[in-house]
Amino acid sequence: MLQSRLFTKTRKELPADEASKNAQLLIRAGYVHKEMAGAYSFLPLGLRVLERIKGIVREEMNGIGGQEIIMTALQRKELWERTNRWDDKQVDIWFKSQLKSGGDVGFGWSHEEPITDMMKSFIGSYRDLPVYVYQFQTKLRNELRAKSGLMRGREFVMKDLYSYSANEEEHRAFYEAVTAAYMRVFERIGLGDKTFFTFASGGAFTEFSHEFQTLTDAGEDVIYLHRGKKIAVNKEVLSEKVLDELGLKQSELEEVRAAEVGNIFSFGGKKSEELGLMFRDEKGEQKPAILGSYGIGITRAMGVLAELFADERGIVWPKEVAPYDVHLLLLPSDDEAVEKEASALYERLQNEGIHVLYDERKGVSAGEKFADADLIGIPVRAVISEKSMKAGGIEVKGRTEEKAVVMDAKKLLSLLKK
RNA sequence: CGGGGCGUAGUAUACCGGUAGUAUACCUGCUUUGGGAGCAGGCGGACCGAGUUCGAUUCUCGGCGCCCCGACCA
Repeated sequence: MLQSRLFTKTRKELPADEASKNAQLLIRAGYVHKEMAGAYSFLPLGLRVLERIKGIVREEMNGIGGQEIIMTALQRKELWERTNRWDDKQVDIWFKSQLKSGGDVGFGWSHEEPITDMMKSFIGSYRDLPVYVYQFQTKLRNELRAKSGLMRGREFVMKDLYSYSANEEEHRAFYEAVTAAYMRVFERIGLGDKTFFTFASGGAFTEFSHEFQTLTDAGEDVIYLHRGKKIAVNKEVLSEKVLDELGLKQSELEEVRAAEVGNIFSFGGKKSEELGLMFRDEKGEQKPAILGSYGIGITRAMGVLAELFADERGIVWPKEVAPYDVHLLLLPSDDEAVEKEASALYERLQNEGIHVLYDERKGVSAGEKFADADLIGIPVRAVISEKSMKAGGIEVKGRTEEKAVVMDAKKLLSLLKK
């Protein structure tokens, strides 16, 4: 991508209407645009990060047998009435509207009800089970108070996966497979070290649930962490009974703030019964499918990444989610050979399948290009200038490194392909 | 929803009961060119409504919006 064609601009000033670090950085660097409180548009750079996170999640979901779909955002009142979740007294974050032709519609804040209803069209026998379906969806939640930038929005992207199993064993096996896949996801996007499997409340509709909590002061949860065992207990459910069951001692636990980046629930057969998702087992008996529901907050994960991976100069994206592999900077020069060299390298890297943001902007000082590169936070910076050419190559520097190393294109390529 | 703070140019800010200054961004020209360059010129602004007042961007009330703390977070 030629940076001169990138319509977004970086900003020096902090936005006055944002206090959270993630929103400040992402706005200053041109990743997102705030539309209103709790609603952010994703700009070209931001979209690339989002798509990379989604790509990793997609691979892991497909890897455990998930099939991707997209449900509608519009939802029928009737389905949610059947499970007693339409009433604002039960669920207070509904966005609702009326059809011109009459009747109410809801905007999806979750999709258990419609997807379970839909699956009735496809599940009738134990032979049809298990089924694992997932989607990346924009969820709409009428939060009383949106806050912390991308961390708690009224509109956000979530990956939600639903499992339909014939019996508890089958369900439990998949639940564990999801747990492992989720840890791989967080590992791959760079949050592995700081993300912990956490015991939590299932709320009003499920008995138990687990969360994936990433340690950050920007999070809104307090968890009690056992670092040795790499597990935690959400403050919500902390009790002697729970600790006993988990074999944990209060004295070994650390109280820390964390952000919930993922959660997994077991609904049992209750929701299937309420919505009529029944199947015949081997003996011809009618049974409700066992439902599991598994979420990853895609946009929230992006916010957490910006919170965690940044320094005083800007963002420091983990390699796997960075919008580009390398930021190529052409510094100002009167010598045409310098630009030729840089453009040739740009072509060459692209031909090798490397994703390059090429800052070939004219009339932009070296200092400004450096500052922009630091703010945008692409992991590797490659500089071509009169000076680098005299030194015999390209000045290459990792985002967090202080000093650049001069190397030739071949070496740069092998470094980027690692 | 309770409490607190704040709405001035694209952005960030200042002052003021007598129509607003600065920085940055943007446009023009010249000079610069390795860590957000310099000079000169230019464009551009008081959230909405009501009230008080000779006069309101400024004071009062209401609305709307944004941020923070708390509550909530299936």
